[in-house]
Amino acid sequence: MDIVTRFAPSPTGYIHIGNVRSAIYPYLLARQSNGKMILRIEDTDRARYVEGATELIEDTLKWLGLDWDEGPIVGGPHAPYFQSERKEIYHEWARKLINSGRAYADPTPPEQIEEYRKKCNEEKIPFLYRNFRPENPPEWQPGIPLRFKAEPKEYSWHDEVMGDMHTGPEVLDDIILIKKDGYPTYNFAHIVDDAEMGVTHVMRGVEYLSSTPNYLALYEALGLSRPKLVSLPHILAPQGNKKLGKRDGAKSVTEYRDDGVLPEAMLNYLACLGWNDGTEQEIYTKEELISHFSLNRIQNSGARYDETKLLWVNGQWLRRIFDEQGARALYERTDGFWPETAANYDDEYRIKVLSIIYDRLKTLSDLSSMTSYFFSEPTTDIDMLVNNKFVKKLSESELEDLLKKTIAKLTSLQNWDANSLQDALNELLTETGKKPAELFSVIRIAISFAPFSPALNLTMEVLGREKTLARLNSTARTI
RNA sequence: GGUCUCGUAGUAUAACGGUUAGUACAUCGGGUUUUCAUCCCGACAACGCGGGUUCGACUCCCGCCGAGAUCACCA
Repeated sequence: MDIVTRFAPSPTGYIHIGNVRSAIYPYLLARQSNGKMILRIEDTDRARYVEGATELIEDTLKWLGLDWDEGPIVGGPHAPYFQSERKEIYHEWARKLINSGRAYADPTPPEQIEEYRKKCNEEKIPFLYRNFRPENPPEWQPGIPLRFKAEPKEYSWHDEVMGDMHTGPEVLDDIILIKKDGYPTYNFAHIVDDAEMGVTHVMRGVEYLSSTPNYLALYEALGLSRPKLVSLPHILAPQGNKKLGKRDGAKSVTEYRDDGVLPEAMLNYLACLGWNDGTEQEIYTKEELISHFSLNRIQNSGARYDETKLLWVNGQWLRRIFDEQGARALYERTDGFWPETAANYDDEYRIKVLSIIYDRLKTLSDLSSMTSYFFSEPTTDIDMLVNNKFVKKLSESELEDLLKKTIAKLTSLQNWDANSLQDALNELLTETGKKPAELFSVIRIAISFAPFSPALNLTMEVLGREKTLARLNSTARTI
């Protein structure tokens, strides 16, 4: 049997890190078996519908590299993939249930239902709608909700993550199938769609675990075989024990993209939050995730979201891309992250800058603040120089002397390359008798006026003879 | 309240009857000719509690405690 999975979000806003995992796992499972991944938009709640949310969802999935075989944009044999366009299909299935006596139109006004509920609460008995079924339900017609007629019985099933499950009859109730506006509820629509689309593995958050018996009853009444059920534990907010949601400030996935997180890192981190392959590997490519993934190693308790670790994974990926695919490959990811003044320089120069700074980056957005002095003249800040903890030890005349000697040495330097520069620096060290910390700090700050920078010789090499000397001279004059 | 789920260091996890309870992030300390970072080395730090079963339990069973989910014409 070929595996068919789906990601079925509601277009109610952006996808945040608390809920992408229910797209990642189905994707991995489908890809590792040459199966299919379906994207289905569950937009039956017109009140919560948000304009543009579908595009946001598609955008997020594409960025993460999670492509789908059927769904919006790509189409497929089970189109349409928007539930709002599948009304007729749900109604057809609903009529089957009516005909078999397993669904009834319910004209009971909401206030009445509320009263039943209140009464049960007061009497401290569980509220089950099936105890309040209307006596002579009318024929089903637009404007009247359609309810399932539940049969109280026990259910047992296997959840691929949670294990063997069992519930008593008290959890089965007459759930709404079709709302009065004619649209189906999630409870009904997803069952019909999954069946029509041939979904073999239903993967979703654990919050659906409690309603599973009702779904099982529906499969039964519709004569459908059960798909494999996979409950995914929640991702927890950094504080507290609640699942991570927008209220906890859960950022959208694409916000991380804009903050300079690589999709590889995001996918890697999220996939490994609540899943591991049993080895001690931390960094996985998408291909590795696909081949190593397995349902039975999904954790069955919630996992806390830890942005620090995400950033660490991102750092690993930044270096990995540079080291394995080359400077150019990493450079191609840096669009939009450079300081504005970098626009005046060519790719070649920017690649050089990237090559000496990349291992200091946590995210690509660090690029902007960490490289500005390569693209524009830094503001001369003598205080920064003299207050430096190493430079502080030098007298004013020593400082002046060091700068002069450095300028003289570098001016006479024949080849302006990293090795020659390092040799020159070493010579200066022995000639002046200063400690590296003292001499190098002076030079480093004089040419960058930045809190930190790459190795001195590399910085000077990239900056070039002209600029390096100009900055040294300018600093020397200002003292 | 009913039903269901979960419980190893601060965090994510490994170990599935026998280990000094492993790894990673974080934290702290040290090393690599400046800084920041990388990289390397080291330290701190955990089986929720109580009963069983067993020669032996983080691992199996029971109870308790703690945490969460769900009880919508939302998904």
